[in-house]
Amino acid sequence: MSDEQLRTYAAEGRPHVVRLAMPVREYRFDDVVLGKEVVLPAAEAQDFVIRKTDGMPTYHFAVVVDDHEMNVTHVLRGQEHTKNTFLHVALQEALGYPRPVYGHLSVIENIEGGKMGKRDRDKKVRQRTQEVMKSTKRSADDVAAAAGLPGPRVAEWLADAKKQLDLPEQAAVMRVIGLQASELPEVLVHDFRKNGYLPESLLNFLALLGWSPGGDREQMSMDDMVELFTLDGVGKANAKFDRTKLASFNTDACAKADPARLVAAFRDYLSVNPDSPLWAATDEELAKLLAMKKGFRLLREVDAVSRFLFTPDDALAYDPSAVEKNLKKDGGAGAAVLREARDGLAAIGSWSAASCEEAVKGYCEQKGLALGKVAQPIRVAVCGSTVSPPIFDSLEFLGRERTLRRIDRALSL
RNA sequence: GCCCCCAUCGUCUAGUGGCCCAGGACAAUCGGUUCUCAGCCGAUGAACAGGGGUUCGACUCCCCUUGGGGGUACCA
Repeated sequence: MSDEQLRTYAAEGRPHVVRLAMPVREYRFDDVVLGKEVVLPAAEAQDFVIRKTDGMPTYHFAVVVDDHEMNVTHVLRGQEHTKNTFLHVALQEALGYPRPVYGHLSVIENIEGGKMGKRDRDKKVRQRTQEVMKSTKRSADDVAAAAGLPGPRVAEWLADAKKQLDLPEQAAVMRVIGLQASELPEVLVHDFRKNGYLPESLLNFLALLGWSPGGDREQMSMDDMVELFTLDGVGKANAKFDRTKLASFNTDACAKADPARLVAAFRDYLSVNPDSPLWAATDEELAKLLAMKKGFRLLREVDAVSRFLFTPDDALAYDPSAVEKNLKKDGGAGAAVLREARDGLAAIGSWSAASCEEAVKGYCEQKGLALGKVAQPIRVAVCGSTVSPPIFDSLEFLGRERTLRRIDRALSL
């Protein structure tokens, strides 16, 4: 383009970009992760945009300037950036900047070996929808109608794995098929937080994807990792994100954490789960719940299994199948046991887990019953389900009055 | 299509020529413990992608094949 042409275009105010005139030659840099030099042949060196038509700098221009301004010495980033690094190197040379150390990390994939992302959540919703449709013999139109969505939209989504629902649509479908948000695969850090993972377990687990301190070492604190980290411990192969192993890390971390740390973590969990009735709990109560349910994997489990303690007695929901199996079956055998056990509990002098246990075990012995035969009816009466923290701890927490009120209510079902 | 990278149990990995008929962790299977769910304890099975070299000796070095991933933007 001639100078004259340039002046004319500028005078006309033509929209334009700014490119770096990249010197045509071979570029190379050392990659500390690959442990070798990466080369861009001269034939592939091309001018590239550094300022967009709208006047904004491109990412390439911005990172190079920003990293330099921030005195960044090491750039460790995903391998999708490997080619970009040549552009950044050229820019640094043009600007007279020193070159930082570069390393390109492998990618973390989902457990199926695909790209980990929000699509994974959509996929789970689709899978579950198809299962539910099959088992309840419902059509795509039925689901769409129940969710208040256009039939063709849902049908299209079900048929084409490339299509995704937007968030409100997803929520509507999940409501219809009874899928909880907590059942979706976590992707964002927020998802993990909301499901009750400790940040330290997530960090520890993540650090081990693509890096190893060597030997058999796995459990590490942040300080340990800072001390142990070396560039040559970084691997070159992609890693798959295995949530089961993460959950195991979390179980261990929670088991080892001191009570104050756990209470703080639980508070943080509750701060992103405002619908939980445990909001009303004091720190002392939270500490008790955590201790009762020790061995838990996620804080969400402690929440879920403790909610009955924070529900008004007359609002407690009873699981029909639990009631049937533990109270009504065999002509109300469970209910009969419950009635007698209730009298034993009512007669306790000083209410505590220990005294409740003594009373119930005494009754078992007297009747020649296994503890389970008595504990389960009590559990169902007091918790509404067959799953709860240890029953005597639960009774202590609930107190005599509420315990007896719930038993009476269950007996009247 | 073209360019680049990678390759040990199902998964994360240890292993840098003999210490390895390959170690740990999660998961799995089986058994034990317990008032439920968890958890915990014990045991078991499970891999060097395939083929060529190099070497006295290859999981470790080289080549090919296969498989996987990434890139090919006025997105970051």
